[in-house]
Amino acid sequence: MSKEQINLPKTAFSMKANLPVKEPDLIKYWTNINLYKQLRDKSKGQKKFVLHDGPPYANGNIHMGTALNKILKDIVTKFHQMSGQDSVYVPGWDCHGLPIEWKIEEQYKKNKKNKNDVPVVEFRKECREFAEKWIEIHKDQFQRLGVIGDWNNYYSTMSFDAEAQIVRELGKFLKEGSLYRGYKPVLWSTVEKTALADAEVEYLDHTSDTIYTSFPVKNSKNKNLLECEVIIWTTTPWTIPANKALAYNKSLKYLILEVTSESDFKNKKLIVAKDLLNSFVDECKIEKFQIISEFLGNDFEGTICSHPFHNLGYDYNVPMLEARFVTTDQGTGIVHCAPSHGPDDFNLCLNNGIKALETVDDDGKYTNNIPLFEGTHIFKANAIVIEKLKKEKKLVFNGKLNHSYPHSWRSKAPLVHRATPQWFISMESHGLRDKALKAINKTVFYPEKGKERLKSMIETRPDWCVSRQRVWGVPLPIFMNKKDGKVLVDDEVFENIAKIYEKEGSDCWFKDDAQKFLGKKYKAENFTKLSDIVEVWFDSGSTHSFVLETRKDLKWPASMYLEGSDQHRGWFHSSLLQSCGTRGEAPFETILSHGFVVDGKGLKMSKSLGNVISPDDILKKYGADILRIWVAASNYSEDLRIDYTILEQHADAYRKIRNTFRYILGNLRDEFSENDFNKINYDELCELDKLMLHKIYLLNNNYQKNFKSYNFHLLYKDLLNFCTVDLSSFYFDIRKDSLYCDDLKSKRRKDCLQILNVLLDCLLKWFAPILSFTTEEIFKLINKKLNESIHLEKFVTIPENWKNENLAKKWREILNVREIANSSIELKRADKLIGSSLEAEIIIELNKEKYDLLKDYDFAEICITSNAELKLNQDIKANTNVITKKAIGEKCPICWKIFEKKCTRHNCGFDGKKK
RNA sequence: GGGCCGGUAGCUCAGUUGGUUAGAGCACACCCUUGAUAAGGGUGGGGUCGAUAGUUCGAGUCUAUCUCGGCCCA
Repeated sequence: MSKEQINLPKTAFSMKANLPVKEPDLIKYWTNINLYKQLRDKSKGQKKFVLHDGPPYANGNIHMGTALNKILKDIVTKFHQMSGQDSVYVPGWDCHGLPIEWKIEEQYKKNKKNKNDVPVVEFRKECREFAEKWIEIHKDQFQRLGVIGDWNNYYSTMSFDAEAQIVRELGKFLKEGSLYRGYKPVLWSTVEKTALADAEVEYLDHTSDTIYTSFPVKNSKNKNLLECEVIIWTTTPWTIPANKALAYNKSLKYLILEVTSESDFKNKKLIVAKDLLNSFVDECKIEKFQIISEFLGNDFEGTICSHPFHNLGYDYNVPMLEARFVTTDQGTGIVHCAPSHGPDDFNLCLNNGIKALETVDDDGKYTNNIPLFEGTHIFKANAIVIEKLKKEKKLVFNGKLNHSYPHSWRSKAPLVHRATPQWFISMESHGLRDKALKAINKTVFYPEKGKERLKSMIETRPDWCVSRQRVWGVPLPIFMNKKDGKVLVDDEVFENIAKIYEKEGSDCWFKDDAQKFLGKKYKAENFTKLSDIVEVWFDSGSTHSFVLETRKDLKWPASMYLEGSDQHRGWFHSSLLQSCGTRGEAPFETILSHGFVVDGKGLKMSKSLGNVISPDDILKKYGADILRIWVAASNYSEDLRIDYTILEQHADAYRKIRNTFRYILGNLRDEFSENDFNKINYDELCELDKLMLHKIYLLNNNYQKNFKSYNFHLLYKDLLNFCTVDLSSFYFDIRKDSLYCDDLKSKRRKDCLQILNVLLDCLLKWFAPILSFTTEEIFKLINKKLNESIHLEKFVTIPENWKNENLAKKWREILNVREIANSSIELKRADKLIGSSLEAEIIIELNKEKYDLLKDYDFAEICITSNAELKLNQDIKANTNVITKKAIGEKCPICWKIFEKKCTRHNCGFDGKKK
């Protein structure tokens, strides 16, 4: 018999995907048909869904984390678009900041160029060009992932309008009064008279003066501590005049010891950590002493000391504060804190309401905030401090220490931490913390745990330092009155600056005369123009104002911010504060945060471990759709594992999905006819087809539910299981017989084709947000119209009447019989009695209840056997029993069933008895 | 070091308010098929739920400690 008598599937849809080759062509297609514009035109007037892009830094190739983020954004955007909204995605880039400055300086180093010889504007131009270059590269890399967005009209934090708006936003804080001038320690070179960034610091050996000095306890809840002196150790004696507090560790053990040998401290009681007692008495040469008592750091709570220079006018309180950074590595277990001269000191003091002061000027000389020492250079002060301590009988010991110490990479001069004037946004003065916390409560978080995370950070964070002493950024638009040091707050001036930036960018701040910005109202000679720039988190925290508010195609607040969980301290945080400070509300309605990409074992990717996989590796080997499956299938609320075995697994799943489509397309001969689901004559369908419609109904319900809660991994698993379990191994397997062997006019076959049409329609749309490329490939195959795209389609609506629980319940029984039959067939197969299930005939014994329920079903069709007989048998143990026999007769050359007499199908008129 | 989050078959994930022998798909093994064919079908093996201790009649689920990992901070 020839194969022409049967209807075998035929399709142009290849089994082999070849995604790395095909996908770039589809991207070109989307560009050519201007898909983004079509999407906007088509959904004009629909409710907007705005996923506001958190701008990646325009520097370096993308990694797995970026790819994950962009794909997730694209999936979310496409879901909302297909559910009937105008889902707008405008990508953006973060451009200012230190990393780019470094890159340019590195190039200078290579070319033996000195940054200081280059005009600021020239330097900034190079930074701008560097960022521009990376934006172009990123654009290609992101589009390669299948991300649809407004790539031609992206936003960047360095565009002129962005720079202008950032000035306006800062103006709001200045006007309100919550932006204030304070002090914060930075690494400072007194030789170059400049602040240095971490990357500009070299650690070299340096010999420092060391001192052990005492702070007498002035007051304490713990009576034992009265009359004692707390001992500290430091390698920077010159910071003692700037001391404001002492730090202890609440979980360390401390001792009170009484010195009995001859010295300034004879008969005095000293306090040091128990673990450091030996090193302390050895180094300080305390020969005789007695231990009075031992206590836990906790007992320091509320203790106040007096300054060793108390009698010289330093008569303020020195509180003891609890700090985790206090260890027993060195010193005495109590650390002297000068908030103006150390980051730990600064943070601890700030959290306890002690602000840093300007203690040292640009040249390294004490200011008038430091009594007795004003005008003295700090590097000459150690000897004076030591002498005065000795005189005050507060010096236990002084010595030298050779240790690694920060130096300037240029001048090699030792650096100091020095409090410099900085600009802060107050968390309290205008209720910013409160507003932010309230806004968090109104925000919906996916996953929910993000809410607590952000909240606890906002609750405890100190004031926001928004100034930086760098050049690649938006200049702080601040003028200070030379007479009284007051900040100029005038809307007209801010607006004037903004208008100028809109026209020519912010470079002019560094080269043009101050009068240009002040306008006619003020005289430049009366004001000092600041040269600080704005911290980059303020830039990106302001994107909502220069992107969401400004663009007509967007809306404020955004429907969603979607970033990695590190952004709770980053962009979610800064955007929230910026927006609450200026608008009193969050710039987002929902926040979706995702975990980090780790290797197959759950370890973070690093060059040294050699477990790094780049998106490019995956695109070359598998294609973007496999990467997109990985994103969809992973639970993003935790860390996402990836390695080649995991990808291989997803590639296998992809093949299964692809073959599901191929089966449908082949049987439809690539002829898709769009159905109006409501016009399908449901009542005329057989139960098997109705069951499939019921399953489609259920799946669609779950799909909608999981999409609305952003549980993509559950949604994807449902789809994959549907393809594998319900289609491939069940419906498709059973219906092969009808599709291949039934007359083309047969109702059963035509109904099946209708179901296949429905399935193709549903599956294409369900999968489109995830398998953006493959669904488009299929859509182009079956859709003859030009310039169309699956991504312009909407999700299917499933008629309510497809739901049929009674039918499903009955078919659960049928499937149960099918399973038992399969087990029975398998036994005979193992005995080599039969091969294919069509070589079997089965006898199904049922109890009364089951028999009555199932007696009218054709189990030969359902179990794909040549014959099936139902028998009532009340004596069987279980309610169902299946007996498998080898079917007797001849195999019909067309339908391959075995008949004793005659194949009953009219187009298969084979008399089994004839040869 | 601190805060937060997490650890269920080789892999990706389910597992309701604590309640039968802990589930699914993939992968694996064996078999069948050769009319979805670098495809398709069937059957089967596989988990002391990170560890320990506790609460309870009963713990993957609750509590404590530890351990491993991640993010943030220091």
